[in-house]
This record gives sequence, C-alpha cells and structure tokens, in this order.
Amino acid sequence: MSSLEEILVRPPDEGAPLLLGSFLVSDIGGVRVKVRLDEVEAYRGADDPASHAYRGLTPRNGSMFARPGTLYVYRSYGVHNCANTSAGPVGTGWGILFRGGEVVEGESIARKRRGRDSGLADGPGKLCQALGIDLSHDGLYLLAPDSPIRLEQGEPPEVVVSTPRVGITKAKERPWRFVAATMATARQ
DNA sequence: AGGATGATGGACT
DNA sequence: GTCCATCATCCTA
Repeated sequence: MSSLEEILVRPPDEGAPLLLGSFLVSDIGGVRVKVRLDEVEAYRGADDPASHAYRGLTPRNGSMFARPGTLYVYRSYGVHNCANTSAGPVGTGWGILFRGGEVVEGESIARKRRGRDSGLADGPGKLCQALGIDLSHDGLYLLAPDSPIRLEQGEPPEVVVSTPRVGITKAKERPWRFVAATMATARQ
C-alpha cells in the first residue's frame, strides 16, 4: 500500500483512484467529523481545460500550485464550498476534488450542519458542509497530523469505477471521476 | 468598472 | 425532469 504522500505526488488521474477509502477528517469548533472518501475527480492543471488551474496561477487557485496535500477550497455557484487536494510536484496545478463520502464519525454533528438526516456528504458541497470546511481553510496542509482538516490512510475499496466527470463543460470525455464500489454494486 | 460564468444542491412539478 | 439562488472570480474594456 502506498502512503498518502506517494499517492498525492503522482499525476492526479493515477493518484485519485488510490485516494478512495482514505479518510477526510475535520476538527472544527471543538468537534470531529470523519468521512470515508468514495468519490473523487482528477483535474490536471494546464493539460485540462476543465481545471481551475488551466489558465495558470491566480489569486484564487494558488493552493493548487502548492505542495501536494494542500487544501484548495473554492466557492461554487455562490452558495457552496468545494474542497480539493493539490497533487503532483509543486507548480503543476494538478489536483483532486473530493466529491463525496460516507460519514463514519461525528454523524450527529454532520446532520446538524447539514440540517437533514441523510445525504450528508454525497456531493462536493455537501461534503464540505458536513465537515465544516469553508474558504478560510484554503491552504491548509492535509498531511499534517495536527491540521484541523487532514487526510488519513484507509482501506482501498474492492472495486473502483471510472466515469466522465460531473458538471463540467470542457474536456467532458475524460474518465477522471472515480467511485468506490463493490463487486455487487457497480455504481455509476 | 461591469458582466458572464460556474468542478452544486435543494425545492418543486 | 426543471428551475434557480447567489457570489467570488476572472475576463474584457
């Protein structure tokens, strides 16, 4: 099994599927919420018209160009926050979007933050809300054990399904969305 | 300085 | 399935 450091330094279309089963943990407001990642997408910087980093470094996307494992948070549709980790060598602008997961700890906190009892983290905006991630957390280093938001190693899923990415208008055909599945349930 | 846009989610028909 | 809230950011001028 590869370490998170080894996974994140790879090109994201190779690293992203290996990130499935890992945990995204937040210690915010004195409480902990932990999510097992089951859906991610790769964005490949200057090689990828769908990436926020496609046009190079801007004030918003700086975290994507930082060392792999840096948290990049952006506002989506004026309403939601979405979280990524940077990937690849420094300066590439590569990244992996955390699209969804299952809350495995702090479920009551997640329910409260989400204002509902189900669908707690099955989407990038929902996942951020459940974990309490907002723009102020942009730039955190997810591999630091004392970071309030961090990645922790987990068990890889039985099966990984790859599909085109969701919600983009450019480079739609690239199969860079990766979803954890089991032999029985080959989800799309 | 202003306008278009979007890696979404929730409510509703 | 459709509609749309709502705003940071980026591009054009």
